[in-house]
Amino acid sequence: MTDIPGGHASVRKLLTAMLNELSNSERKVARALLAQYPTAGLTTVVDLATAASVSPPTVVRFVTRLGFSGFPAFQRALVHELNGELGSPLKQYPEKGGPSKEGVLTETYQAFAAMLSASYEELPESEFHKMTKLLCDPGREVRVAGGRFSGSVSSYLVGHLRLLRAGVHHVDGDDLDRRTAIADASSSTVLVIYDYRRYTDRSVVFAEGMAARGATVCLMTDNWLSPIAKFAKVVLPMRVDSASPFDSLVASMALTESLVAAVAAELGDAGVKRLELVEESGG
Amino acid sequence: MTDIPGGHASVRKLLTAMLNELSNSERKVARALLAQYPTAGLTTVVDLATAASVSPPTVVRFVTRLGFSGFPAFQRALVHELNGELGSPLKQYPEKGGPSKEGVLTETYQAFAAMLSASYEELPESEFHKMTKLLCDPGREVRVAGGRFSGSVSSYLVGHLRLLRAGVHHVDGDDLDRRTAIADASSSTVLVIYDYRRYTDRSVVFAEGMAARGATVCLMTDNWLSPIAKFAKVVLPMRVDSASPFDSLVASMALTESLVAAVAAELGDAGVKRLELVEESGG
DNA sequence: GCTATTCTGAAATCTCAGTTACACAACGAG
DNA sequence: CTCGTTGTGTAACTGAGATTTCAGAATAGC
Repeated sequence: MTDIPGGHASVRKLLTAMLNELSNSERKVARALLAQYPTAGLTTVVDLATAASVSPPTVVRFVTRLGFSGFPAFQRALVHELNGELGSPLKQYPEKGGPSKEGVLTETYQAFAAMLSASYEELPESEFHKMTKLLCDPGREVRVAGGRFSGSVSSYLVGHLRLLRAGVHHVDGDDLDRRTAIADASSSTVLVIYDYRRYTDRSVVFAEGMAARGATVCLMTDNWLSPIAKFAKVVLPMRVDSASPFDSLVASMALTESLVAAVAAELGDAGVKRLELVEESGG
Repeated sequence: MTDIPGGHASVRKLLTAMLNELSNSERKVARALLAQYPTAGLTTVVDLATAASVSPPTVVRFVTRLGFSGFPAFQRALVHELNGELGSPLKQYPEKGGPSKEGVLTETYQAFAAMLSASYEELPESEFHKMTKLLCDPGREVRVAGGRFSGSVSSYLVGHLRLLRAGVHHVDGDDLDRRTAIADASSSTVLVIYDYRRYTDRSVVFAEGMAARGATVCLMTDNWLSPIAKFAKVVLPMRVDSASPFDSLVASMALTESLVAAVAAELGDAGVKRLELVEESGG
């Protein structure tokens, strides 16, 4: 089989590699192909052209530019590749352990992978479960707060939790907001607070205030532990080391999603029911 | 598509079910097909006939006996089926022998690791660089927008970018906000829009409006590509498959941080200087 | 702002894959 | 042994789909 030009093992790789050497319309074809890979390329030229919103000749030019003698040859390459991949279904991921080229992308990816691995490794599972239980308790009010950057993650948590249960609110950075939150808190309140270095006094003061009112404080923080850990009931540390000048909240984001998944699983039907209710009333 | 007869979801099942109702030569075809499923059926009638050591008409008679209107219809069914199986790559993992009562934590962690690896593997590096260049251009105004959930990530991007360069603003979901953003847009505007399934019309309309004003549209989306891809200059797809009922934005978050890292590296001293300036004036 | 180059799609063309028709071969029944 | 039925391949046909051509559109360069 000399169908595959340049000895490339993967058409997908070939696609991404040549993406910037293609014309605009040809790039559209590449994207359409990558969006539904590889099935989009297994039908006809017309179908692929339609999916990419271009004309059939563009598709033909596209495959020839990739180095194939024509569309049929291109299809044979796809099928050939499919043969290899389907043979070992799990091969797709562990392959070479990720991207291969140098650059920011690779660097950051590797940092993320290592960070995630280490974070989950070190995470005390018992704490995670405690937190899940707290978030699932319908008798408790949940308040969530974050800092300048971690606020994005905390609001993300709220966005999901609200769909699964009642009584979830975000406490913004606003001073008045925070003071009213403290005033409204009681022993049935759960505070989830995201605090990563550099730790801000404001967050500490706020958490302290909530704890003083009897609230159960759950802390999402980094390895070095925010001072809030002193009076937190649950502490979930994640790594934030990064290749860039900024700390990374990818692990925090991941843990947040893990929490949501755990809550969803724990609530089961009840959660699903509420979710459907919210969705359909929204239109 | 009414290509699949009898409501069978799987052609493979159909094959094994009808094996003994076929003639000798037809059974050969079925065997050849099962031996290399489904790729043997994705080429041509002649190829399949050759592989099965029968004549082309026998292959045609074979597929019609299965209930298909012809060979093309049969192929469409195969492709359709392939779409479903390959569509959710993470579905393959839960079958990892034994009950997956392993725990939510490890389950989600594995999903994240796989998702990240695949996402970065598939990411076109050239697109990433194009986007970096755009974000580093001091002559351009940057606008960032997101959806209900992705809004958290988009605001996260803004939080970082603002520290590195001027002219970066978030466009909220508010209608008036978006309309003014469109009015203010020009050919020197860069729009970074986060749009993950399920894609909202509002985001498409907004992006379209910005594009019409000459803005350069950069799209952060999932594998299935938001319709915005049609008129986007740069498209960065990331996987969103998750173990929970919700899609995951961990990969999106990671890519966002990669972008920030790339921009920081590209800007170099200029970025650092601005960063220090912002920090110290803040107190 | 103009020219040169590249890009792109509509229409015409041509090739070949899928299909059909028919004749021969195999097998079983009487 | 002969007839009828079923299965199978050869060869001719048909139409769908891949390809080529060419003119208009977009883009880059000066």
